[in-house]
Amino acid sequence: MSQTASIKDVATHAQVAVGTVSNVLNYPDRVSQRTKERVLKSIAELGFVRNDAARQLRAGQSRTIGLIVLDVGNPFFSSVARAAEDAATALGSVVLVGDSGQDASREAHYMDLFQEQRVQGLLISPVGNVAERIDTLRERGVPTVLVDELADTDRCSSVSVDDEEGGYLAAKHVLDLGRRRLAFVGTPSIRQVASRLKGAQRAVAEVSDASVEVLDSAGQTVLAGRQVGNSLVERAPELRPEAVFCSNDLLALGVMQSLTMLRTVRIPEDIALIGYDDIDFAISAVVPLSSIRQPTEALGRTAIELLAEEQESGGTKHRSVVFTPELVVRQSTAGAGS
Amino acid sequence: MSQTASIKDVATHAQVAVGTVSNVLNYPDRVSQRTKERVLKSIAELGFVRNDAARQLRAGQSRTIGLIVLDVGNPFFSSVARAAEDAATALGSVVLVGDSGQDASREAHYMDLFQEQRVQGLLISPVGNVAERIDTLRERGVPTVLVDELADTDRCSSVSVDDEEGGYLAAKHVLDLGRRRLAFVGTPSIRQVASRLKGAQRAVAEVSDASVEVLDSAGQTVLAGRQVGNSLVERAPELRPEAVFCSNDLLALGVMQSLTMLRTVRIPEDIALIGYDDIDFAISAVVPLSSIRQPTEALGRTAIELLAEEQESGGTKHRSVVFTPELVVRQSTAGAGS
DNA sequence: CGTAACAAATGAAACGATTCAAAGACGAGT
DNA sequence: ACTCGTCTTTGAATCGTTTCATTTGTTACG
Repeated sequence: MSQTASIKDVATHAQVAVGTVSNVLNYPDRVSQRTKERVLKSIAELGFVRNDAARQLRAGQSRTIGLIVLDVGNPFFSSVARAAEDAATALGSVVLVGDSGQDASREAHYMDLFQEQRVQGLLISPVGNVAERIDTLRERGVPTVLVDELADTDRCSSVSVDDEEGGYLAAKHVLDLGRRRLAFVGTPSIRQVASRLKGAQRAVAEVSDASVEVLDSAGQTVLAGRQVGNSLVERAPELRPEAVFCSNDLLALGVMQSLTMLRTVRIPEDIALIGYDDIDFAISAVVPLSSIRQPTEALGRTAIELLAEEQESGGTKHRSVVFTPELVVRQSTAGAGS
Repeated sequence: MSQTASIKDVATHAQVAVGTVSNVLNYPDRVSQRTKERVLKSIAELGFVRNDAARQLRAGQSRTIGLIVLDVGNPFFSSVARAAEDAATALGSVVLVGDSGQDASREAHYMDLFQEQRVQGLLISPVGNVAERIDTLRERGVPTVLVDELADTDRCSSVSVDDEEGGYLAAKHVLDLGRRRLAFVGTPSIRQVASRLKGAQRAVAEVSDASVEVLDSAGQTVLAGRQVGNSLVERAPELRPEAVFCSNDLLALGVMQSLTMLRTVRIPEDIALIGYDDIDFAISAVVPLSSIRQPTEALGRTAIELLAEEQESGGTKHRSVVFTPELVVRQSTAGAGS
């Protein structure tokens, strides 16, 4: 069983020094044509493959970037992750994805792991209180970029979306349709959700006779949305809200399923429905779902860019980029009623 | 800016030899209580974190397992990946996930990368012809397990699901409901899809007056399903199939949306609909979708187990595990018509 | 012919952990 | 006092690469 050949084996086989083989791999211009060909031939014959561990050890740093997300199953995060991977690949780096599942201990586990791997930097959607941990990392030369969370700018960089503005846009839109009694569905204990609610309340406050009721859902899933939807259907028609704003699309789709299945409530005629995130599935729902689009692609790409800036500045300069969300109107909030 | 401390710094600080520090970390029993405490104190004070590259270099192998999937966005694969990660974590390993996106060159890229990382083993849902590549890896002591693909047992191990049986189950189910004119939706150029079709055709052949029409879809997505659905709606009612079997749930949901949106076709009364994979969304679709459940959790877990077996046997013994899929009946194929 | 200038190739040192043969410490038994 | 065995600790060697100060080779020019 032939084990993997080392650079030394290649050197012997090609009758050159190890440094020369290394140069062929890293600085081809420094090596003469003839020698290069001979070395490359030996590499092919022996099936030599670089040992990345040795390279990292010498370099003192890996070509790896750690990314910790709240839930890879959530299309929002998988989309951000994909964009970050692409941007990193262009820079010759690799992204390792860790899923904290909103659990602080899992989050800590991945931070330990990434630190042992000597990652170039860390992208993280924090769940626990990671401020101290990030300070430590920065002192050790590992820059961090917060993702989907606004950072204290003298601590680290961040990319996020203006959640309050998003909430405002959604509520304003249904208010503009003439709806007055709104309901907000979500779990405000999550920071992003709380901000969206705050924005919605601001929009409501601008209209004299409008109101918004908060329906705390048990999670952020389709199933949780269905439960809320069922509770709405059970209400007397006059007690139902005229518009429902859900803190994410999964919830909204759940609500939609409850409402449409029972056929007693029409969307958007009786209840206008709007979600958040604009996941791929929103456009192809039974009643195409209006939503607030977040620029996931830009989030992932910018996160990598900010990380590169941090590296260049030696972790001294920090910058926070806040994107503006965008209203996407579809059938679930179509004209009727204005 | 304090850089990361090495094991040597810890040794100096605790006034012991480097070997002793290493023993504290790896063989705590060999070290006396007093020394251990002193070393641990120094580790804490200096904030020492193991350098994994150095460890790997010495060990000659990483604690990493590579996993290459066709599409992480697909719930089937993300579920398998999650299960594999959990199983690997229990064994003290880490799973690196690469997304080939059904592209042979991306697949090759990840194989190169994982080889440089000296992964313990490789789990792969192959897209290109990787047989030779796998042979090379095996020779070099990197065992491979095929995922969702049956392997040649004297080459490597594999975990898969009996796709033909799944196709048979689905078709048999709708035939048992009394439906005779079936349609199969999918892209038979994909191996798994072709097998499912073959199974369906077998079931149809067992019933004298039954037939199955193949509708080649442009992809395996919700959108592709909608297109097929629209084409069905455009047909004269008497030319429509009585049952539609889609090669995955995304397609089925797309078809469902087309059919229900136009309200001219009722599910399941006019057309019974069944998908494949039983993704989380199937149960909460407008009309809850019947499907063929694949044991994703078991696939991921078993893949890791087989990899462990390969490692123990030094890559000599291979084993293929084939799971049996399971019919899940929901409203989209409910009783009517039998 | 001597030498300056440049290009190419060399090979030892370093990265940070683990391993392991050897040395040291200590008590028990004779 | 001496030997033996057990438990602890030591520190040099090792993994495979990159780096860089040197050496070697080649060409050009006075």
